[in-house]
Amino acid sequence: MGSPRTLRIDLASPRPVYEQIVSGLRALLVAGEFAPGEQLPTVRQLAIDLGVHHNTVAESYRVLAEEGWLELRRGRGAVVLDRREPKPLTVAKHGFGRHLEELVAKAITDGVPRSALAEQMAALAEKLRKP
Amino acid sequence: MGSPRTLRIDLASPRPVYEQIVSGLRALLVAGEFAPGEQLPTVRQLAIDLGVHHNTVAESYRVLAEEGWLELRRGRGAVVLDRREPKPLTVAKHGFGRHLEELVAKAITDGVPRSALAEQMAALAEKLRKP
DNA sequence: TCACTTGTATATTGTACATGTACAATAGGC
DNA sequence: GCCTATTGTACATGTACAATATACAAGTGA
Repeated sequence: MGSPRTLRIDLASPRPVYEQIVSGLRALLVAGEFAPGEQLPTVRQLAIDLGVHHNTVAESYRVLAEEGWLELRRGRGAVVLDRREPKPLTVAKHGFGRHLEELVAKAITDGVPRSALAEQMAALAEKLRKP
Repeated sequence: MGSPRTLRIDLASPRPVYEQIVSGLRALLVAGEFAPGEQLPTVRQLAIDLGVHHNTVAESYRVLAEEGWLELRRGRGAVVLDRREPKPLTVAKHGFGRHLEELVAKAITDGVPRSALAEQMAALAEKLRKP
C-alpha cells in the first residue's frame, strides 16, 4: 500500500502532472478518504513518492487550498479542512453535461462497450443519491 | 444555424483549442450528427467560424482521422467515414471510472448539487442502453 | 537558543500550442 | 489537356506554461 491513499499519476501523459495530482486528490477528498484535521503528506514526501519535484506538488496543494480543501502552513504541513459547500451552481452553467458527453465519446472511440459505460455511470449516480 | 453543427470553443480556456475541437467534434460524431460520406467544413472555413488559425483545425482533423473518424485528402476536404468499432476494451483498462470520478469531484467542488449530477448521469446511461 | 522541517519565491530550461508563410495535391471550368 | 482556385500539409517562429534547481522564510520542537 502506498503512503498516499491510492494516488497514481502518469508522467508520460500530456496532461500536466500538477493537474493530475489536483484532480486525483480532489476525488479522494470528495470521497471522504481524508478526515478534516488530518495531515496530508508533506510536499517533499509526496514528491518523492510520485517521482516529481516538490514545487510541482506545492503548486497542486495551492490549487486545493484555493478551493478550500486544505490549509497550508510553513513548518506544519498541509491540513485537511472541514470544507463549506460553495453557493449552489446549476449543472448547465458548469457545463458538466457537455464534459460528460465528451468523456463518454472518447471511451466509445477507444472501444469501451456502451453497456459498460452505462453501468459505471448508473452506479456512481446511485452512490451520489445515497451517500 | 451555424455551419458546424453546434460546436463551441472557449479561447480563454487553458485547455488547448485543438483539443477542444477534437473533443467537441468527436461527441457530435458519436451522437450520429454526421452521416458517413458527409463533408465536414474545410479546415479554413471552420477556422474562420471559430476564430482560429486553419492549422489549428487541421491538427484536430488529423487526430480524428487517426482515430478513424475522418478521411482527409487535399483538394477534396474532410469526409466522415463509416467507422468500424475497434477491439473491445475493458472500462478498467481505459480508466473511464477514474476520469468520471474526477469530473464529478470537480463539479461538486464548484457547487453543483449531487442530485443534479446523478440525474445527468442516469439520463445519459439510459440513452446509451437504448440507442 | 538552535537545528530541523516545511512551505514559498525566483530564475532557468524544455516543451507544446497557435500562428505565419510557403508548398503540394486535387477538383473543376474552359 | 491546361490553368486556376481550392484544399490539406510542412516547417519555422513567437509565446506561454510546466517542471525543475536553488535559495530563502517561517514555523516546530527539543
